[in-house]
Amino acid sequence: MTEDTTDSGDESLAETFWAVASRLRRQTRESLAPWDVTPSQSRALGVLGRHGEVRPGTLAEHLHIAPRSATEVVDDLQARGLVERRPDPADRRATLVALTDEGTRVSAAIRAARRAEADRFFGHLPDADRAELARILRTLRA
Amino acid sequence: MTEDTTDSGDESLAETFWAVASRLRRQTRESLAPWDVTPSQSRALGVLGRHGEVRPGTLAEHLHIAPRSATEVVDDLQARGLVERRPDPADRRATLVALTDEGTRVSAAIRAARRAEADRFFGHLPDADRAELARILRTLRA
DNA sequence: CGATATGCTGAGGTTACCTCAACATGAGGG
DNA sequence: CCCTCATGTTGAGGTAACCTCAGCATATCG
Repeated sequence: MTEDTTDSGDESLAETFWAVASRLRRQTRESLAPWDVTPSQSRALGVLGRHGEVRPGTLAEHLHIAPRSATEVVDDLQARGLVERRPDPADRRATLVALTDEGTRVSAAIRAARRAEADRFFGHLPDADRAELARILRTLRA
Repeated sequence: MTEDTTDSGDESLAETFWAVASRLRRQTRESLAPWDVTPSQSRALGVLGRHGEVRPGTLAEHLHIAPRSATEVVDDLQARGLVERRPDPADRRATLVALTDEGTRVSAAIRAARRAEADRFFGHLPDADRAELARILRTLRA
């Protein structure tokens, strides 16, 4: 009881949205548990899986975070043996971050888990609803 | 370029969802700026505005956070003079948290700003789409 | 009345970010 | 060739918003 019944009208759309977001976030976190990586690490693994070796600065751009913060994520992944740093042959100031063999495996596994998780989450919806949702969200993303 | 174009299919729904979420979060933060309160403080002010004086523990329930964390939010709001603590006459272990006069003003102002902001965000959608979105999100909230 | 439960908060930790400044290297102009 | 300025990364230190665990005061109940 004392359900957060919100008030009314316009506010509730935003609230419903955030309720869904928090459910999705929780589920994502759970689906990541088997690999013991944080969400932010998994995002970085995703970028590395898609782009191959990149410089920390580039990684930061893809993740929409400051370069310094990318350094941090890379530190963590390196400590877990999932990525390695090597000098960039093209620019001696720079470093390249690349997946290790294990990093590649984990990255692929997470990618698959993520997809399964999205199916579980959105898959309950009828096809038409899923399409509608996608369409409406795309207009809001602008 | 090198737009985060994601991959494809199922994943993109979740990604689109998060893109929308981040836009909404940013806009919310901006709309809060005039009062110099953090998002979590504004959520607490919202609960206090709706419920009148409550104990920290109750506040924590409404915010879905640990009781200890509610203490912290209350500390911050108190430091800004927006709430005050008084002893709960019904239980001498407990404290009641209540809006000050200024807290009441700020809470109301934020509530109004929030509504305006939701209008700005979701208001672009045709009525039918807004209804569809609400309906679909409600089924996902389960 | 004593055991146990409840309410709050101090101490200290975590995650995921941030800025600012230092340091090395690259690149262009004179 | 050297000097200046830009660029890439990282150390140092900070913030918000959470968390758990332990301690203390008070309540409740057998």
